[in-house]
Amino acid sequence: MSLLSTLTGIFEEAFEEAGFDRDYGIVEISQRPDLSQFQCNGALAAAKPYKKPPRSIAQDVVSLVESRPELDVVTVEGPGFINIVLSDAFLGNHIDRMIADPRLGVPRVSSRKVVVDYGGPNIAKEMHVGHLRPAIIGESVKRLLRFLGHDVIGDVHLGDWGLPMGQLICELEDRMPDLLYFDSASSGPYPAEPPVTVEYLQEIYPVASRRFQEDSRFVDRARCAVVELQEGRPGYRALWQHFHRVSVEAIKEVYNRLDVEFDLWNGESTVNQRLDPMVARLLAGGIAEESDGALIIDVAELDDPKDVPPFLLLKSDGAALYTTSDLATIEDRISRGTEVIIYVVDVRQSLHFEQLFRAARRSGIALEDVGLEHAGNGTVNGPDGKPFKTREGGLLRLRELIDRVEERAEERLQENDLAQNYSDDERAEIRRAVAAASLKFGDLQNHRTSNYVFDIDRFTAFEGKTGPYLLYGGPNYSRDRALLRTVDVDL
RNA sequence: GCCCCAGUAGCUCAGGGGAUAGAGCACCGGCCUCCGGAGCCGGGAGCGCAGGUUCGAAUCCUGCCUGGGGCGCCA
Repeated sequence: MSLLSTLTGIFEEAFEEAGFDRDYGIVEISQRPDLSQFQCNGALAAAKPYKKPPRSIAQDVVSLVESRPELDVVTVEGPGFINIVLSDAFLGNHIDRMIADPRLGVPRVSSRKVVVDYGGPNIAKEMHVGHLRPAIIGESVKRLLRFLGHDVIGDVHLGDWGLPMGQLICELEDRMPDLLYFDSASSGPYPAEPPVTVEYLQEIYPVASRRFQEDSRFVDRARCAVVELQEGRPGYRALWQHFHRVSVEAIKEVYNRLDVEFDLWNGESTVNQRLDPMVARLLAGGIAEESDGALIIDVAELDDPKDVPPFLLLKSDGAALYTTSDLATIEDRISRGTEVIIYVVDVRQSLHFEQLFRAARRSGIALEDVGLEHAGNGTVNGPDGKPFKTREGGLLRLRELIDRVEERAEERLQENDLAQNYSDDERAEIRRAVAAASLKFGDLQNHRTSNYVFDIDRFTAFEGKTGPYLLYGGPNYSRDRALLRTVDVDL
């Protein structure tokens, strides 16, 4: 039980006993630490509905609580503020209990089964700055919910399906036509070793998507390849497995540098088998309808203050979209007992999630007792205030960003003459930890939904409100440990 | 055109009905002959504009200005 909830309980009772609604008993941390530790402003709010002077209400409440052992001084001040100072005995007791509790007094809530979806990297594509905030925020949300006692699964949810996969297959076929994977007569077995590195995939990916823009024959081939992949053509499946494996390895490497871990490495491909039956059912149930050749779900509500465009379920060429897979993913997660799904995804996609959630409700895929939430995040911006771009105009690669922060962390360590007498391995780990702390603290310091300017010098500073300072001096973590070491005390 | 988010100190940001609007950085002035100073104490300076609601507005409402973002076959 926290101090605030204990105190609020006391004042709720008092308000009720004095003849007022108990909701006026909310106690908060004092805004005037020179006057008190806590305060309750309920008397001011109650004055109007009860047509009584606020000071008199406050006085009534105070007279009911002032003899409580938890409280030392309770006074009415100003227009009707109730100022509260705790008794030393109560405060000391409370602190003793916190210290004795490995959870520091944080209560465990009733557990719900939660999926946090906070990854979103694409196969064969380099991760970029856009993946930073979801990773940091999502990981934090996951750990917090877990600490509170929920049953939480972190799902990276890869972009590992759809047209880009067809593009890649065809591009590779043109480059390496002799590979067994492209022999339509073959059904394996195929080599265990991947025919390409992730670097090679990342190189040909943009080439393939450019060709897709320009060459209609390539478009047809890519579409055809996707269909065959979905239908399970052995060579393509084997090739896709390789793409998947080498990509996941590279992606994990980046997340590891940030201490971000996923329980599930699912993706769009995970729900591949659910797509057709789901669409058929939605069509049969009259939920989905045709519009301009495409399949949509009307998600507008009568009392909508704004236009909510329909949820596009299938393109006019009949192909599935990210929307299809997102909806099927909700179905899949719920079928596994998920009670809450939290998406930590760029806030710019909020309309998509609004539509998605409505479609899920309307179709009965998610009933009201399932929580669906888009915890949208803002963007990481460059010095110009716009989403971080490289000189070439592309988004800055995430590994490059982390590299830069680690380099800066190394400089900081040298500037401050720190960690000099460690082995190379330990030093590298210190550098990594300092860099990760810089990035995470710099990010989490900002509101989740607002954009922020990435300032490497500020984030890596060893003084001020920064990650490195938190590691060292904030709650004096490593410094305290060093001190205790010198006096030979075990932690 | 419609919708969403933001505009607070020189800078980056908190605070989202209550008392004197906070932090970090930067700037100025102090503090150590035991601890890791990556520190501590103090100082100046601010709520985009105009109305409204309220005993009380940075906070709620309306309008406007400025910036960013979004608006069915991309994710």
